Amino acid sequence: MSKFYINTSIPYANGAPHIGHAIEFVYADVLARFARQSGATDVVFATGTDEHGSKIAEKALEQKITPQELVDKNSQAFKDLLKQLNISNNRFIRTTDKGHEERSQIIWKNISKDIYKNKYMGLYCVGCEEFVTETFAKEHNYICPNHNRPYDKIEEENYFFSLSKYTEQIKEAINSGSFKIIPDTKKNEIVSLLNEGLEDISISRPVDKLAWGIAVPGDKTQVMYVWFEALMNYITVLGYPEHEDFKKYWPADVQVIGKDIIRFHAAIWPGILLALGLELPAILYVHGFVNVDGQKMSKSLGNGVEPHEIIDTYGADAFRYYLMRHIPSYNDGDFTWDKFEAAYNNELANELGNAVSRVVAMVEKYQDGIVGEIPESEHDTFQYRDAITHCRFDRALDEVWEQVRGINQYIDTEKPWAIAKEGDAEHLREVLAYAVSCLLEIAEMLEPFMPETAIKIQNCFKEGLVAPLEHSLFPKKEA
RNA sequence: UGCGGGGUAGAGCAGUGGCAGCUCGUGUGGCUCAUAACCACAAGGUCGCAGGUUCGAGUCCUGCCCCCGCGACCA
Repeated sequence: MSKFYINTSIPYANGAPHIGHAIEFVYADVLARFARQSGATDVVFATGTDEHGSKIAEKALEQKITPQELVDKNSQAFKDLLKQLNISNNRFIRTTDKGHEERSQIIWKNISKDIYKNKYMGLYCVGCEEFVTETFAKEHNYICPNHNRPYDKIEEENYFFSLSKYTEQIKEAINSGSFKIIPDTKKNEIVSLLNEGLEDISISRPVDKLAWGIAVPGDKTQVMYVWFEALMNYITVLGYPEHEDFKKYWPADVQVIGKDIIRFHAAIWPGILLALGLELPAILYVHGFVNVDGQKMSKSLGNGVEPHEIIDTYGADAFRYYLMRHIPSYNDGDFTWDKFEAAYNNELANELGNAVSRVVAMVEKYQDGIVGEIPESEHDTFQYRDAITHCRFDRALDEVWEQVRGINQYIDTEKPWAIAKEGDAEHLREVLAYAVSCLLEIAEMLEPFMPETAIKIQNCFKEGLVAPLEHSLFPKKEA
């Protein structure tokens, strides 16, 4: 029937995955699962790792291994995380894949009309081995604050991409909504950047300064700037230019990225696509950062929380739930163990888990486990669906929880235990069957967010019979 | 300094002109099917500050204060 193509950004493989990577995977997974549930039959959900560049070269040197060994190790760690989180991606691209390297060289050639060679003049500190901006240097009187020595003026020859000429087209695509940036606050940031006009960008490095990259076609002295080539993964993974998947799936329906890389995805990447004569993605969803204990995650602060620590204790679904409901979908959020445990105990164990278990218990106790005919649920799910369409995952779950609470209220109002005492079996059956239908509807809405939980709930009430849970859905943990 | 975002109950947030709301936490009451869970009610806010527009302002305008991003050839 219909196709759906979604990407996450591809994490830079210079270290281990953290919560920030986890949330991005889950965002995309919710959208992919929701698309499948809504009737998309052909879904490509791609993620991967970005593996070239100076940071990786340096890190490898530090650890006395080759860059390839380093990225092999780190890329695997991201694959492991995807599995732990139950992410339903069906592609995983590495920028060191041969296919990607060859295809990005084809892309380079195909946009060569917009590529020119130019001298780059920069202020360089030998101590830092780094270029600094004019403004930064000026602030420090042209003396490196780290090494207390004057910056050298260094001239380097690079290739440049004529990004500036695409400013208007990109602006037009954003303003017309054909390239939609969610949320609006992020869209506004980009529009104001575009209003100032984009500058051409350097897209290569001399190979004698940095060898760990993809060769520029026809010039052995240069490799592609890592970002330039990494962005191309979104079409090389589909087999640009000749593969039928590319023709079928491009443009992307959604690209999911973090707020730190918005410029690359809302300015440079559209520029590349326009130069190639390709359509822009339909939606760019920009999520915020996950802080830990109110502070930016940082190794030096030692406040990092490893995703697997959470998953090992509480399961993937609980973690997915926390990320999707308690990290604001349009903003930065905070992970703390206190908040996570509160959400787990109150919302998952007490409200949802207990709702399932009290319904199961009553059907067993009063009706020998027989539910009978289950009515169609008639709740209006428009708000829920609308929220997901707009990437308001937090609100979508609020909607689901309205119904979870609704069940608990319904049970308290109807008092099935009292009906049982009165002996009105048919009325009792209707009340419990209705509660079951609500739970099944909740399970369906939960599927994109908590796939395992959804299945567990559905398995309880298959075929009009109750299949008792071996364990509680969310066993309560002592704090 | 330039651009952008934000400052609403103890905490986290919603609310773009019409009696200040939600969740958690707190207190009181109810229920007993259930994971000591669930349900109801209540307390708690001079909506950053100062002016202005308006019959009426978290909501619009002006000025100011504070916090956070971006303005990097670090991905």
